[in-house]
Amino acid sequence: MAKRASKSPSSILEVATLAQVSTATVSRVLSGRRTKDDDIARRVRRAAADLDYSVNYAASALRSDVTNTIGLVIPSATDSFSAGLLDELEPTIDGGSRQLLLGIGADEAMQTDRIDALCSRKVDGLIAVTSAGADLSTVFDKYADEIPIVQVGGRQRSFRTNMVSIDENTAMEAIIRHLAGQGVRSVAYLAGKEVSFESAELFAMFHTQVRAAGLATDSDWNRFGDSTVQRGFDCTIRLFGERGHPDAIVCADDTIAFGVMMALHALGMNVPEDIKVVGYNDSPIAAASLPTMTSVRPPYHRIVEETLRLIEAGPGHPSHVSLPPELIVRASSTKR
Amino acid sequence: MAKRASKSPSSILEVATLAQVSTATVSRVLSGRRTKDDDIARRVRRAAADLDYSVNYAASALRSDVTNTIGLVIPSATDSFSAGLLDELEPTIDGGSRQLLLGIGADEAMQTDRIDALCSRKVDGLIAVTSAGADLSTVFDKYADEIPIVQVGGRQRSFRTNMVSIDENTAMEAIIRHLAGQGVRSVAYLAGKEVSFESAELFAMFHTQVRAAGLATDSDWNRFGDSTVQRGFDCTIRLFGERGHPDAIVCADDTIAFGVMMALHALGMNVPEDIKVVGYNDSPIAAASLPTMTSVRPPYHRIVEETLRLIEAGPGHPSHVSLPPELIVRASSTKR
DNA sequence: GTGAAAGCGCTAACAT
DNA sequence: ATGTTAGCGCTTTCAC
Repeated sequence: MAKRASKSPSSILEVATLAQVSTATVSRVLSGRRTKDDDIARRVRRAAADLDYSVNYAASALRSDVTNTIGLVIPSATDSFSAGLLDELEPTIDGGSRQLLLGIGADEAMQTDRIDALCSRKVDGLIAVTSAGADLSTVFDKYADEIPIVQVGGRQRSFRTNMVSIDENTAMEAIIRHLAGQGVRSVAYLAGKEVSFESAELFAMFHTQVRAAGLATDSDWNRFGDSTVQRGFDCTIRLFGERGHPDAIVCADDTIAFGVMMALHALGMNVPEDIKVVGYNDSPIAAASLPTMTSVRPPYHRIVEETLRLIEAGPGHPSHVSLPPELIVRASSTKR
Repeated sequence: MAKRASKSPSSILEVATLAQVSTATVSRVLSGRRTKDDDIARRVRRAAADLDYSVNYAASALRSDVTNTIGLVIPSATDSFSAGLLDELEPTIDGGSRQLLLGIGADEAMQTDRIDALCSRKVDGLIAVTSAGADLSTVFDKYADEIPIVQVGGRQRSFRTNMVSIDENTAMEAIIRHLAGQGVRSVAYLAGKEVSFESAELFAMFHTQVRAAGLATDSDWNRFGDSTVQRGFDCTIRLFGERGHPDAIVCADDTIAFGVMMALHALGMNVPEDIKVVGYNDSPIAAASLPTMTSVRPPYHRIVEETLRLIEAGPGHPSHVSLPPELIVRASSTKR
């Protein structure tokens, strides 16, 4: 590349000259490492503003080993959780002078690759949303005592990194309690993928909460499967071919719930009058469905808050934070 | 922050020592600025691999003014176009040694702020998806001759920057031609927001294409409005209270088309047998609806290709590329 | 084609 | 508290 075409940006030396102080003082004032707000400080700030000065991050990073960047790795931008997190995270990070470096990796190999790339850039902190089934403990451990790492959601694999996750148990409790409050007596659960540990765990929580609330369920109603519209549709059609049916269907994902609602419509059942439906993840289709769908929303704001707190804390003090999600009550589960 | 806890990463000097050459040669070999692949080159690469060496980007950037980063500004990660672009862009950029710096700004002020931040980081190129109604020409012009800037989609405001956009006319032509091929004789159009220039333009294209294909339409059928499910639903209900109805409904957005399909279902009409429906944007709901929805998909791959090509070209040669989108034909518009 | 050496802009260490 | 100075790791002249 040719040298910057127009005027090169002003350097700290020019600011120092204009403010009649040393470059060290300018650095100290502008980075807030100097306490007082006296005449000198004002002169420096004034000069910096006049010259439209902004630090050269490359030089700053080279000297101080602080890059003012945070790395984020996600499985895909179209993943609704990652997108929600991103929208909440970016403004919070960028409020200061930090910037977000993004890496996208659909599987374990790609995610590992991206984490290597981000760490070789010496990001000040790394946030990772692991893709389904990926085990990043090896690469996490590799950098764990150099930079703070926070895994958001998923299953914890490395015990040398921080973890911010969603308290699914509280979510399930909120769902069941809400349904009981709406007069529901019996409830079915359409779980996620059979092989997944998380699905099994959620399924167990469902049973616990149903029992605790004094509701009924039936093992024939509850099935594992893919998180697709088709699967929700098929399961529902099958459900209504059997002897009895529940007052409510709880689904492990909004897409399943969506298929459920389409099937109920086809069967001539009204939601929520005849049967109530609850989804999970609060994806865009939850608000776009007809009727609008009750769903569980990850507490993005608190997730970001905790994640950044753990990054400030620096490497070496791994801790685990579990946050209760928010139940977004909409038309599909409300008695009228 | 304390000095790196563990072993500090190896420097170019160590590589040079091990390979028994000067640091200059190492730099040249590793950056590909040296032609031959002789013994020296091999020795250097070998030494670099052995020491697990990777360049210090801060030092490299400080010296050469090349940061190996690309800045991207989008209105929101939950915007389906931005997410689709991101998923296609990241692997392409990251294939080399470049990294993606992301900025999110919902409105003109925020986007301007993010662009300033990215440019003060001296990104090697800037890609922007402007939020609806935002005019970024001022900030674009400010940096236009320092770094290459590419605006993706939206309305062109600055004539000093590159533009990669979607050829909506071709899209409309493809839709109408497809419908005509499915035996459709008359067609309605549910347009986007009334105030928008883009909506008006698309509406005009619709009329042109309908006429060219020898199809019929009716001014009472065609309405402007919000891109929401409710709006599609309401417009459809109203449509069928009138004297005649079309064989097909084309919508300016998938969410509108979705509402249309729900209304048709409620009216006892079958899609696609009785009436065909086409959406726009190929958002997740298009593939998730029942029947699956024919929609228009932005050509992400080509968009990224052209965008990066324009960035390689450097600043100062603004050009405009218009790319034909892809019509994704699904069940909602296919005769059976 | 290769090596020696300068220096990018900044901050940390040290001296005052 | 402020100034002086060295040097972070790299790329790029410049000389050979």
